[in-house]
Amino acid sequence: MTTFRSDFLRTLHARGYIHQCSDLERLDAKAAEGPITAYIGFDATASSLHAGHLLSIMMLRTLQRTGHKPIALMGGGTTKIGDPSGKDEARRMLTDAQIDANITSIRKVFARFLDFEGGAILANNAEWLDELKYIALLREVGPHFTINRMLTFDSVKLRLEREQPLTFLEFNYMILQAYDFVELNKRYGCILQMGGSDQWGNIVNGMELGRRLNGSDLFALTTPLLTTSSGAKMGKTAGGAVWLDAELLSPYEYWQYWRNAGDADVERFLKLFTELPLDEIARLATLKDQEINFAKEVLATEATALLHGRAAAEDAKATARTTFEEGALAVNLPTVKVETAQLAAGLGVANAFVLAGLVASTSEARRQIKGGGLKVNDAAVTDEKATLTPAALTAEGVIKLSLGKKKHVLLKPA
RNA sequence: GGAGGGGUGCCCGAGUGGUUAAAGGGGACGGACUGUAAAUCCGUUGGCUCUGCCUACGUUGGUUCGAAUCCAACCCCCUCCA
Repeated sequence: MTTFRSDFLRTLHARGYIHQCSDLERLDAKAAEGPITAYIGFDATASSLHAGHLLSIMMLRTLQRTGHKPIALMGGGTTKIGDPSGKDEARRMLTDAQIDANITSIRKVFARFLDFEGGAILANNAEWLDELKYIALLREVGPHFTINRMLTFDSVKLRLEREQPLTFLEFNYMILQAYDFVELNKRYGCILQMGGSDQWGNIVNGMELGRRLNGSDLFALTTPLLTTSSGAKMGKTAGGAVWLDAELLSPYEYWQYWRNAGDADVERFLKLFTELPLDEIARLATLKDQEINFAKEVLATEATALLHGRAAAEDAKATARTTFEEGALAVNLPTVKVETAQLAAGLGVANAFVLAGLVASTSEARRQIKGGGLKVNDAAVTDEKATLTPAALTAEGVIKLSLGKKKHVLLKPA
């Protein structure tokens, strides 16, 4: 089936978001008839979402833009359990306070992508999960799950096959996630749960629980598990995760992440992570060799604009241009402050790079110096004992530290 | 509760008394080549006040000139039996 009546599914399909759906045809019919409500659940295990979540977020955004109602469900309750999917070990337990803090922080990201004034909903499953009575839950939900079946789900099966322990705590995760779907259906008339393909089993459980409990007609829709063409999971990079929070990853660094996409990923990423019209993407996709760099720039700028705003995206682009194309010093590069006194006294190069956050330790700095990986004001550091003094300040009043060709930080006396 | 197997660096995994900060692989980072790509090749991959010192092979103690390697107790995991 390739022709859709609803804008929603037509868009998702055309841009490559759809992996599996429980019933595309009927879902399409529903979405064509009128607004539907759909949700995606997000863990609250870290203080920010990262690029790996972006696909889901974009899907909710598309949902709203095509006239429907998105619910971003924060897993305030389920995070206390820990999803065993795809992991060999149980997550460490987070305290309630940590989870709450994470949720508060994550909420800000959603505000960038969804219009809460315009009907989008931010829910937290702690609202209902925290209140559950054990016996009551067992009696209501328990009869609808057979252990036989639960053991066949990948999240469980893989653990057992690999002879890794699966605790009873984690074993309950799928039940609670299923319960969420039913609860959201009851509260908001939500009929569709979306998520990554690894969530398929969990989502289907929710559908079935809804049908058995209330005869609800629910749907499941998953996105492909996104990896880069080189096989790495999305959202990981040198320094760690590609955070969607400017405090953790500056707009410039975020821009760089997209700018460094592999050739083979550009078209796919443009479709998934920007809102450029498909014909324009098709045009960009014909660019080859050096010219494809232009497409990467567009990708980076558009993706950054969605998250951090157009102005920040343009700034990032300008900074990248002066840095990489002109080889000049761009004042907007990430900046770290040094105490004037410290600089006046002479700051060891190794320590300076640690301070700038470019290397993790002075030992690593020393190693990088041996390998020719560190530069001060674009000149390779050759003496690991060298010190930086105010004499190293450029006309702009900063010292430019570089690790490799791509990572630059300005040291600024303050 | 009984019998056996196992816990090693970011991950996997070798090592069963000394030259072991610990083979090999993966990943990651850096260099060369390029297009801020991919592939390939090379190097690096515990920390520090770095020709030396400190910390490290589940935990704690012991044997020894010397232990990841031997002994004891404890903790955790797996398999079989009860």
